[in-house]
Amino acid sequence: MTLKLIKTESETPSINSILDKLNESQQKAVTSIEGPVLIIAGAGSGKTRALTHRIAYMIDQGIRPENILALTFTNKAAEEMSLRIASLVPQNAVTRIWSGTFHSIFARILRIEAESIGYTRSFSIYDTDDSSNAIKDIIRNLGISTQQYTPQAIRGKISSAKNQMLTWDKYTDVYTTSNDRTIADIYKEYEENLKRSNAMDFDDLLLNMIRILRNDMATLKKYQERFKYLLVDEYQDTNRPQYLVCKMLAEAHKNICVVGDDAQSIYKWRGADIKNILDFQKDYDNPTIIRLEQNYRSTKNILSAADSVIKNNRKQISKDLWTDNPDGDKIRLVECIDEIDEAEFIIKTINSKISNENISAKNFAVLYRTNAQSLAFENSCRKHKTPYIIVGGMSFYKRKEVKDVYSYLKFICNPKDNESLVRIINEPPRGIGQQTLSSVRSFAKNEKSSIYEAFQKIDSITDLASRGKNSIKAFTDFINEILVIKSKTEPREFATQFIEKTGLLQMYKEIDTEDSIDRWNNVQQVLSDIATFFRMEPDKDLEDYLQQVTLISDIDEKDINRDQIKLMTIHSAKGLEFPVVFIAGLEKGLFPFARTESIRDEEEEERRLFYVAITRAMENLYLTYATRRMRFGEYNYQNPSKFISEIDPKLIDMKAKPTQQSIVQPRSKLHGGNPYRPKADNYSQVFSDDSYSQMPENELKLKSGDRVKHSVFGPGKIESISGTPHNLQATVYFQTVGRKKLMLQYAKLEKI
DNA sequence: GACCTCGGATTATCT
DNA sequence: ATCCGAGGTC
Repeated sequence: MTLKLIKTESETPSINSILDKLNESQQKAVTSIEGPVLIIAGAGSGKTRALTHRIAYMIDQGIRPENILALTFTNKAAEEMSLRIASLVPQNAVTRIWSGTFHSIFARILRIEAESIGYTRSFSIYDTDDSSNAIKDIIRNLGISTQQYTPQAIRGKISSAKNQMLTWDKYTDVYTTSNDRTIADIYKEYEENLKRSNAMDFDDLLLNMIRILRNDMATLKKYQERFKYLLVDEYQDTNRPQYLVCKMLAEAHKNICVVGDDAQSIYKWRGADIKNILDFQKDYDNPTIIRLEQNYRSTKNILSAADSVIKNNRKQISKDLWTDNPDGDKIRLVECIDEIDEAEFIIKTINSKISNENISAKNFAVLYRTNAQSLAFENSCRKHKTPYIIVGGMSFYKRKEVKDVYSYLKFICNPKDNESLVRIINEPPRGIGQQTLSSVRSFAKNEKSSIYEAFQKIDSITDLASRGKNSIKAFTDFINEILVIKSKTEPREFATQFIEKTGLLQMYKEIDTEDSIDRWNNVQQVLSDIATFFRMEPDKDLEDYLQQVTLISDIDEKDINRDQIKLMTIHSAKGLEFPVVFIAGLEKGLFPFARTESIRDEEEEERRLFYVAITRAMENLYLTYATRRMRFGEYNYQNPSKFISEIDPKLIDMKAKPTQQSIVQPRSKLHGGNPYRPKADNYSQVFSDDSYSQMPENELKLKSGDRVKHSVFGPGKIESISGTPHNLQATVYFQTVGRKKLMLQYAKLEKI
């Protein structure tokens, strides 16, 4: 090893200069190629840099690119990685490296190996919606009311069972109520349903990968030999199936390098097990352990703030993250009236920095806890003509017409795909409605076949009106015609022709409302997206394209480097950095997210999430919260997040917003018992629909958490306050009568 | 079967 | 506020 290193350094100046730019630990991370390696990498410690340089170094050492498998967790991380590898390694090598998310790499392998587990290589991947729809149908067929069991909730339970590798027949061993027995039944049906549809859901991509590797030794050996060198990013976020695949693949050569930071583990809810990183030393003999503790990203103030927050977690590996960077500005904490005011403040602040301080838009990121929060920012950006991009939001793909186009394509690739078929069969209307479809469905279920297979035997379905039969025959004729075209047309050309023939575009054109013009445009956009894909990847087929679309959620991904501000959830922001970061919505109930407060482990995960958010910032960090926020069409009044108070007060600068004259709240008031009383400011007068300043003062003297007394119900505790400013309601928990929702105007609650 | 209206439930986070 | 399903009418 050492000899090799010296030789390389003298011969290839490029590697030499690359190593020169790295600190000692990073160099060690780059050059420790053989055997198990554990890299504990603090936030901003140049982890991606070390990983990518490591790959460049490996290739320089003569390791063949196709023997390298680099796995990441999210698409964002995968993309960042590929981009940076590309700048270090010759192009012909880059494309030979296997690098991507667990799901996309596994899907790629599964296409090759599909037949050995009873799938065809054209299997569909069901996204969350497809799964929920399939489950909804199952629930209906089992005659269970959808009230008690929402499809989405069940999908979640089944998914987490799968993440724990709990099969349907073992489900009731762990979960034992009668509800759970019903869930197990649905789970079973769901699995059969997927099988019949030649489809896998997201979790199956991981589980089936395990099946393939366990299936026979030859296959396992094949992939062990192909992937002689494994790199796993964000190892703290791997769940059980992901962990097992890594273990199996690394078994032969033990060349596995994992990188992680326990403080940034934020996917426990998806089955991630922090033990995987903590137990690495048990799993692999005598690993090289490297700690990256110098932070290159953030100012001292930002790093200290992050540190003061994460200190409140009990469970963690102790780490000494330090930086040579300057102190920098204090952290700005800003109170806003509502989500509109918050968005206006943030976007206006960004705009003024863009024009006055000459910082370009791409340097700004607005981070939030939930996707729903993006709307207000989007509106403000549009209003002020600020270029923006919502990263990772599914908005485009969730549109009906877009999903329909993909369903058409998915169906034609995999005619067994029931969910796609159901979506498109009557879109545009073909006279095949619920009635017709449900008799075919039950026929198909009896035959243990897919719906489309049942279409082939349409004449044997007795309880079907001839009108329905004729419509179905017309549809199968249409599909057969399309299948012929597919076999002799290039994918790109085929997609365009096919969608043209479906009549979707025609339908939108004929309707000719503003809405349908949008839809028409969106379909066109999908078609041009397809064209772009095949221009870039001429050797791939439609299945490859659809797989990519299903596993990547953002069509604007390619625009990520444009000069525009970034709006995203904190989960999406993981692994990224920005000069100026805004963390919005720091309110109780929102962040930390409701429900999690009472559960210590979950609260710790929320805190790690806040830690991740803070450490995205390089130079400036803004924290904002709103005193009321629209939810379910009603305002909710909340106190600031407890996380704010965990930041060392010395690091915080709480000022009024630029146009506000009078609010400078001392920190002590933030979490004290004083009722908070906001004042009107220019933002609210201009942008809020109802003027907050006119709110009768006395109604806000109460807030959630207060103990109150009611003339009839006696003492109680306010759980939440909601409603419109002129019609406020409090949800109060009384010892005598339990939970009551009262109108403050009339209830005459007395504070005690 | 298509279209309408009404009522209820719904909101984490990613693949 | 908005999306979805149920139930009614044409």
